[in-house]
Order: sequence, then structure tokens, then C-alpha cells
Amino acid sequence: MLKIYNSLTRRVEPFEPIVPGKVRMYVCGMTVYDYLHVGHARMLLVFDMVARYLRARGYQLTYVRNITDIDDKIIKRAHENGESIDSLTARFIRFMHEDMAALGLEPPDHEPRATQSIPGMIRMIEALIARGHAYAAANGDVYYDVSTFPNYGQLSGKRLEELRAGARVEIGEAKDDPADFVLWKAAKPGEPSWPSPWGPGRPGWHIECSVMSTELLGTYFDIHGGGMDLQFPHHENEIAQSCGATGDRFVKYWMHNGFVRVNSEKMSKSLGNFFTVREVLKRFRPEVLRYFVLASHYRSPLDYSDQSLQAAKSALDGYYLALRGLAPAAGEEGREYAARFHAAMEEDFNTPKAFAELSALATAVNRARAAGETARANALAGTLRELGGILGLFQADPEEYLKQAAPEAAAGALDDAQIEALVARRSEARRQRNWAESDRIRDELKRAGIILEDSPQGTTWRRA
RNA sequence: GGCUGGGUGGCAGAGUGGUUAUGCAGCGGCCUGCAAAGCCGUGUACGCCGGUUCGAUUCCGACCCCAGCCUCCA
Repeated sequence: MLKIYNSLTRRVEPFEPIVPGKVRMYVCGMTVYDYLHVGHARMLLVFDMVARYLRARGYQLTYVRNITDIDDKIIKRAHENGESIDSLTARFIRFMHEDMAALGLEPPDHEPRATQSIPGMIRMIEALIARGHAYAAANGDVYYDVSTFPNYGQLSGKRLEELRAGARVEIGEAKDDPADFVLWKAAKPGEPSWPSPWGPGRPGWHIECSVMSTELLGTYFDIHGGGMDLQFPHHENEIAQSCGATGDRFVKYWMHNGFVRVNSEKMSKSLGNFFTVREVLKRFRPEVLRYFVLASHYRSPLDYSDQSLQAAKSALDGYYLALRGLAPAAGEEGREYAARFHAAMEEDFNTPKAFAELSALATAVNRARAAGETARANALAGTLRELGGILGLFQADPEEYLKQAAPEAAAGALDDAQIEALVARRSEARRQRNWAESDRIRDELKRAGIILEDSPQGTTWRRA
């Protein structure tokens, strides 16, 4: 029985889809005005894992991840660059898709863009006004009246009184209550706008997600995900909007992933302490990043550092070394590991615990191989590869994986042919029992980042 | 200040009222010409102080510390 921690109840609950066998999941995606950083990568990898696991369990999943392509930051950045909003967002959507592909993410079923759902947003705001949850202010903005929604604060555990006390009121805002939030922003000069019953303007960020999710998944769907920082106010406001407009429930399970930190601080644009996915992928292969992310529980904070990535790489190398030279075969072998792997995954996607099983399975593979039980080794390897596949891991050809260098290291390094020539020369020296020459070549290769492994079947090499 | 969630061995990171998490790194052994990889073995770890208990890292209370949210943020 799969169990999921639900932010709404702050409890781990049995997962029961609204429609048996079918799961509808919405994840708040990217605002496209800059490159993806490691924090975004974590969110994307976590929900990619969730999607893969749900599908592996046989659920028919509809996965929606939106693109926010109109918002204050986008307008500001486009203005700073002296370019149009369309050209800015088109470029960063392209970069985002490149990074996502590099990370090995399975594409969502739908990737709606905010600017393509404006009519729906206007309809939802009209519904909110009609039901008494929203009001048009004198300046042309439309606000949500939080006092009309009794459950406001349920998701984030906040109380309206406290929010009011801490709220900042910007000059020019026309809210009745400092805790009210904007649904529609009246156009300012030079800003893009759409016609609406309240005059030209553009949607607030929160209404975008309420509309994109319910348009594609229905008013009440199974899972809504996103980063911890979206819990308040973004997701709280989505609930108020969606429930207020439809009178229905909105989301059954709220999932929030923890942050990536750098030196114990949240990695974020505003702090400027972020590493882009592109930078990291110059030095580490995508699968290393995936392993790194999944090696901790999705709700825990995750400290990013070069050391941790290096450790993740060593661990991942170990799995490929176990798979190397084997022909993974299907079969019942290793079923007990698979059972424990799934049991761990069922506990709110406990990937670190699941890795403990994969690690035990890799050891079993190595043992079988060492004992000369090739058929058993192949069968166990088949199970290892299959279970890894559920997490998006171990699918590369081991030989290729082990011989491949990260782009940065590859520049100016020895190419495969050069390495193989040196390995051949060393093998000849070894045949002549010329250990001095043999060791000299091995040292030379070692300095070039090549590790050699001798065995009765010959010498193999890989990149460190 | 309010609201969330945390503090586990050198590092990363699960988990549990009494029995080995796991990984990386280290050390010893086997293997190897020597290595590497692999296998085997190896660590008086659970923030502090009280309480409950035959027994607490695990439950309860206080305290200290950390992070996140309360303003845009995955």
C-alpha cells in the first residue's frame, strides 16, 4: 500500500486515487526568465521519480507541469534586456527544455503556458466575484477577499490574524484587507495586457495555476506538487481560488519537496548562491545529479557541494561496475530485494531506503559473478537494472557510462583511441613481464584520469 | 515575533523502545606481478537536561541550535 505525506493534513496517508487506477498530478513548473538551477533540478527530478513510480505501479497517470510565461520578473528582465517578452520567454523555454532533456526527465503529458489560458482565468475571476469571494478595486486590480474563505491558512498552518499583522502593504495597492491577494493586475504603461471586464491587465500568478490545473485535470484532482516555498502563499491561494470558484474540493494530496541548500542556506536566485544545471552538467553527468537528488528523502533539505556530488558519482560508478560485462536477464532472481525496494518506495517515496536495497542487490551481483555463477549474476543484474529504471537510473550501457567523461574533463583529454593504444602497449609489456614499463604506462594514464583494471580476460579501462 | 520542519558515527543519509541501515571516505584481510575493481572483516552515532520505563537515539517536558515560510522564489 502506497503512502504519501500530505502537506494538507501533515500526516502520512494511504494513497487512494479519486478515480481508482487513475492519477492526475499537477506540478508548479518554471517561470521562464533565467536558466534552471540545481534547486529547480531537484524539484523536477523528485516529481519525475514520483511520476515514474506511479506508472511503474500501474497507475494511469496524467502529469501536468505548467510554464509561467507572464509575470513581474519576466517583464522586468525583458525590459532590462531591451527585448520583447516573447523573445525572452521563447529563449528560456528552449533552454529549459534542453536542460530537462539532459536531466533525463520524462516529459509531462501537458505543459500549459499561462498566456494561453487567459480566457479561463478571466472566467474564474468572474466566478469568484459572482460568488462574493473577490472584488474589483478602484485602481482596476481585482483582489481575493480572504475573509470569505474560512479554510484560508489550512495548508500553511497560518492564521489570518497573524498574516494581517505581518503583511506589507505596497503603495498604490487598493486592498480592503492587507491579507487579500491580487487576481488581476490592471495594466501599467509599457506592460503587456489582455482585455477583461475590469479593463486591460494581466493575471496574478496564483490564478494561473488554479486555471491551468483545473482546465486539464478537472476541479478535484489527486496530487499537486511543488517546492516547499510555494506552500504559502501560492498554494494556499490556489486552494482559496479553486474551491471558491467551483465550490468543489481542489486537491487530495499536496506534496512539497525540500530545498537545496548551499552552506546551510537556501539556494535561490535572490541570494545569488545558485549553480545552474548547465554549470553542474559540465562537471558531472546528469545521472550523477539524479542519484545525488534521490539519495536523500524528497522532503529533507539537501546540501549541495562538490564533495557530495563527488560521493554520488563514486556510488553510481559502483552500480555500473557491478553491471559491467553482464547481460542483464529477466527473471525471478532477486525478487526479495525487489519486494523490499518497493516497500521502501511505498513509504512516502523513501528513495534512500530503497537505495539500501539496490546496494545489497549490487553486492549480490558481484558475489555471484565472483563465484562464477554467470547466469545468476545476469539475472540479478536484470533485477537491479529494472529497479534502477523505476528511478531513472542504471539504463546506460555500463561500458559507455564508465568510459565517458564529463564535458569539462573531456576537453583536451586523451581520446579513446589514444587510451587504447597505451593500454595495448602496456599489455605487451605485461606479457614480457616488463613491470616497470607496465607501471609507467599505468601511472601515465592515471594522471590523465584513466583507471585500469587487469583481469584474466584482459585489461579494461574507465574514466575517473 | 508567529507558523512549519529539523538536529544521527569523518561526511552523506535511513530507521527503531532492547538485535548490522545503506553509501562515500578510512583501516585490516583475500585476490593481484604490483595495483584497480570485487569479496570478507572493521567504528562505545544518535544536540543538551530532566521524566516515563526493567531498558530511550526512539515516548513526554523544558532548553539550546539550524533551516524554511510569513515579500518574488522549485
